[in-house]
Parts: sequence; C-alpha cells; structure tokens
Amino acid sequence: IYYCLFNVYLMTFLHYIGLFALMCFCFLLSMCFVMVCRWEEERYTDGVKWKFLEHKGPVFAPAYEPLPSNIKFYYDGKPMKLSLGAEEVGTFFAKMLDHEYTTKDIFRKNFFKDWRKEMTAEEKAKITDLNKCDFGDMHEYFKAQSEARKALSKEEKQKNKEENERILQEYGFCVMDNHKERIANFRIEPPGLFRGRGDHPKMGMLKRRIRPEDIIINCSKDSQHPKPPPGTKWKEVRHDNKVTWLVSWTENIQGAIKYIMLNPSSRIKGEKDWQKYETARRLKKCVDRLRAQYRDDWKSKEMRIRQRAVALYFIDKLALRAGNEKEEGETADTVGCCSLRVEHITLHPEKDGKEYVVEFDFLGKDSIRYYNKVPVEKRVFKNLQLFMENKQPEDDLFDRLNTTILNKHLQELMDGLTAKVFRTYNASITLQQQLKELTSHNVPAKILSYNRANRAVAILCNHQRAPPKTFEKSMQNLQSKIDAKKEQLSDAKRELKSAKADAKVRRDEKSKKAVECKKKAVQRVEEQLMKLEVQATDREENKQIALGTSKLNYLDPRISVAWCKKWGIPVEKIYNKTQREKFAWAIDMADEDFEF
DNA sequence: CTAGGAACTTAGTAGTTCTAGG
DNA sequence: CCTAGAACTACTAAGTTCCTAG
Repeated sequence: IYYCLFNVYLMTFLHYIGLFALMCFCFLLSMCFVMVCRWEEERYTDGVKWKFLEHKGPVFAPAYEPLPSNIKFYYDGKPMKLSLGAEEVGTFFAKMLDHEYTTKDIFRKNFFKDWRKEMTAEEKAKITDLNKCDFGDMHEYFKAQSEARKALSKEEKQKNKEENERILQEYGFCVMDNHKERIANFRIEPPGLFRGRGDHPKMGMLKRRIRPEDIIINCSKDSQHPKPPPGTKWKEVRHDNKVTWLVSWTENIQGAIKYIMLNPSSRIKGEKDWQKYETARRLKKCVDRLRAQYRDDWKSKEMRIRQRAVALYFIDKLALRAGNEKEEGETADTVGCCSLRVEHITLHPEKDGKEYVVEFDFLGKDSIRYYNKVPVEKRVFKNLQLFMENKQPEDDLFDRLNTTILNKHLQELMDGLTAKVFRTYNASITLQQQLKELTSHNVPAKILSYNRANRAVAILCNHQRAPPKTFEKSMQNLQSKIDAKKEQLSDAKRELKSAKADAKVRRDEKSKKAVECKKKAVQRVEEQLMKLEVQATDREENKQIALGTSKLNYLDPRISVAWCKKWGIPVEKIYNKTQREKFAWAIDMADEDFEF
C-alpha cells in the first residue's frame, strides 16, 4: 500500500513536468518494489521474522498481600510473627498443604532450605525444623478465601471478568507487521514453589518473583517501547527481528530462559505449523527409501551405523522421541530413544506366542511411563543382543549414538528431516488411513469414529492422562442410566407384546395403531440405549488417553478439514473455537480431496 | 567433538466456564 | 433453576533442535 501511494505521488509529479517516458520507467520500477514487498511480507529471507513489532510489555504478578494479624504461624506450638519476606514464602507452602507433594522428603528439604534464605537472622536462628512449623491457621485462611471467591455475587464476578478483559485488551495484543496479533502468555509467572513432574530433584525450591529489572524487552526500534512500572527499569531493550519473542527472563530453578510469544492463531506460529506438516509430507515421499536404507544398515560392519539404524527403526515404528542427554541430578530421570539404557528393555526370544519380542518399560517426557511389548525383526533382535553384551543395566543401550549424530544423518537423507518429523508423519498418516477405512453413515457415528482414529494416534504417541478424579463415579452414574434404560426397554417390549395380542383379538384400526405406536417406542428406547452404551465404551477407552495433544500438535489439520468437507460434517464438531483459530490456515486452504 | 545457550514445540494438570438434564 | 460433569483455557514444565565457541 505504501509503495502504491508512493507510486501515485511520483506519477502525478512526473506527469506535471511531462516526462512521460521516464514515468513509464518509474512505474515499472515501483511495480517491482511492490512485488518484492508482497513477497517479503509472505516469507522473509535469512531468518528475519518481522519488520515491525510493538507491544505493551508483560503484566507482572500482583504484589504480596500480608496476612491479617489474626492469622498466625506457630513454631513449636507458639505463635510467631514472621517478617514479610519469610511470611510470603511460608504462605506458598501453607497453600499446598493438601497436596501430597508437601509430604515428600525432597520437597520439604528443598523448600526449607530456600525458605531459610528469606528469613531474618533471628528467624533463621529460631526456625530450625520444618516439622515444628504449624501452617494450619494459614492453610484454613486460604481455603476460606478461595471459598469466598467462589461465593461472590454475580455482579462482583462480572466486575472481575470485566477487569480481566480490560487487561487482556491492553496487554494481550501486539502489532506485528501491520497485523494486530494475540499474545499467548502476557502474564509473568507468579512466585511460588517449584513443582516438577515425576521424581524431580528440585521440587519444593522457591521460584522467585520476577521484577522489571529481570526483563528483556524485544520490539522494533521505531515502535512505542513498553514502559516499565514507575520507578523501575527493564534489564534491557533490544531490537532483534531474527527471533519471535516479545519478552524474556531467566528463571532461577534451572537457569532456563522463559519467553512471551504469540498465540497459535498468529501468522508467525501458523506459518511455522504449516511448514512442519509440509516437511512431514516430504518425508512421506521418501519414507520407503529411508526404511529400505535403515534395514540395510542393520547389517553394517560398523557398530555406530547399526545402532543408528535400530534407533531410527524404533523412532519410525514406535514414534519414540529423539531422546537428548540430560544433566544428571538436575531433572527427573527420563529418557527417549537415543538415551535408552539397557535396563529399559527386556528381550524375549519368545513371548505370548510371538517371536523376538522387545519389552519396553521406561519413563518418557513428563515422567509418563512407556510400556510396550513389540515383536521385531530377527535382525533387530540380534543387534539389540549385541548392543547389550557386557553392559550394566545403567549403561546406554546406544553407546555410539546421540541425537546430534542421528539428526545429522537424517539431514543428509532429506532436507529439514529430524527425528521428530517421524512422529508428525506417522501420526498424520495414521489418522488419514483410519479415516479412509470408516464406514459408518450418520453424523454422530462418524464423529465417534473420528475420535477412535484420533485415539489410535494418541496411543501410538503414548499421550496419557491421569484418570479424572470423578471417573469412577461418573462411570457408575452412566451404568445406572444404562440399567434404567434397559428396564425401560423391557417394559416397552412387554407393552408392545400385549398391544400385539390385543390387536390380534380385536382386529380394529385403533389397536393396530397402538401396536405401531409401541413399536416406535421400543425403537426409540433401543436407540437411546445404544447411544448410552456407545458413550460408555468411548469414555472407558478414553480413561487414560489424552486426545488433545495429538490433535493440537501432530495431526495435519487439513486431513480433518478435508474429511469434514467430504462428509458434510461441520468443522465445529471436530474443532472448538480456539482450535479453529489456530487452524484457520487449514480451514481456509484444504478442500475435500486434500491428501496428506 | 563437547558443552552450553537460545529459541521454539510439545505436554499434562489445575482451575474455570459451559451445558445438559433432572 | 440448579448441579454434575464435560469442555475449555491458562499455565508452565519438559522436551527438541540449532548454533557457537573452545
């Protein structure tokens, strides 16, 4: 637009002085500019992510509110007034008292150590044993507070909602290259006690409060820079358009950098997502060649190549993650493919009537257990025996391999190929295949089978969840509904029978009609019963499986969109509002015969 | 080749909001 | 209208990948 305007001005000017030929030349020249610009707006070259970026900075966690004076902390049975800093950290613990975290030794030890750092000298001298600390009063106070919050009047709740909306409108958006975009996490993480997943050596440590002085702002030079809160300063304001983040800070538990970035609905995230699936589709074109290659490599003279080939086979067949090395003692002990240890697999020359079975049992990302018994090719089995020879259980299974080596190899096989592409590829292709096999005819049944297909992918990727707390109860409720429906059905059937008998005797129109009516009633109840039973199996099968992760991160949305278009199913049945925003690009571009 | 940093994607859970059905 | 439970959102931890320096 800018260049078009420029062009018009220029042409007017030139026309004025009558240099027609030059004008034509300039017109062509500026057309070129316009085209270059448009092209550049679509895809920047050499790592440039944006040309203009303006935002309001982060929203900080609310300041600490001291406890009212009647709420007391007791040490060794006696009330004790804590200094502000010590009190705040104490409340973090008090709030978690219901959680079983607080009973764990490591958690308590880490917490106490960090808590003492916040104490005054006197407090430090006095408070020497966590077991003598009584947070009961404080705990009750916070429980009452959250109850009170729930019990607020409608008007007050509405007021809170409006205030939140105001903050969202002010801080939740930025301008990136002529577009107003939603920011994903514009609130700074509040202080609290660190809760890792699984057996985390740092659980209970104090996650400290982030101040403006910790914050790096990233925006364009020519934008309105965000202002730090009065009386404070940012750590730094930089203008790096080779990255996508707006705000960053360093977190104190692992020393990792945290970022504020854009929402998945943004151009910058959407394009990246699209690219990811395009890479996976390129893998589809050459996967046969790659598979032939790694099967061949199982026979290699070189151990490192055999290990690489077996690992790749696992990644491809079982959708395992790459498995980077991790620093011991810094995080929970979890592994992926390349970091598997001897203790994580058991070899069974024969098991459950199958030959060459490998039993996997390890903790993966988020300490989610991966357990699987897989029959493998004889060559793979023999290779594994070889890799395990003369090793201790805690030794690396693939001692000549790591993710860097593996990814370097993959890069040579296909441009942009890395280990994680296999997960994306196998997830998406599985969905597509499963959807093709579907036969059901009505819409609800189709959606149910869509969920089945989604579930197949979730199982492949080992996306698990804790069974919902209310699962047993809600299952029981459903079961009693089913029982009631069955009862109703037999009643309806009985009534139908007697109506039939009646009709046989009477042989008049009225009784015939009654039979028809009862027949319909039976049918209706049967349908309802079926629906409930389907719901029950669906729920049961979903007990420990999380569908969301694969839907959001692994399944090319164009497959689902195409399927919806093909069968006349509204996209809303598959994707909720947020998901539709994230996948807007796919909903826009996929037609019914899209092929992954 | 190693180590560490940086940037970005993927992940499950807790809390909140919505909705169906009693 | 009320409530149980489903659905959705926010949060933030935990991965992968790429890059650089020694």
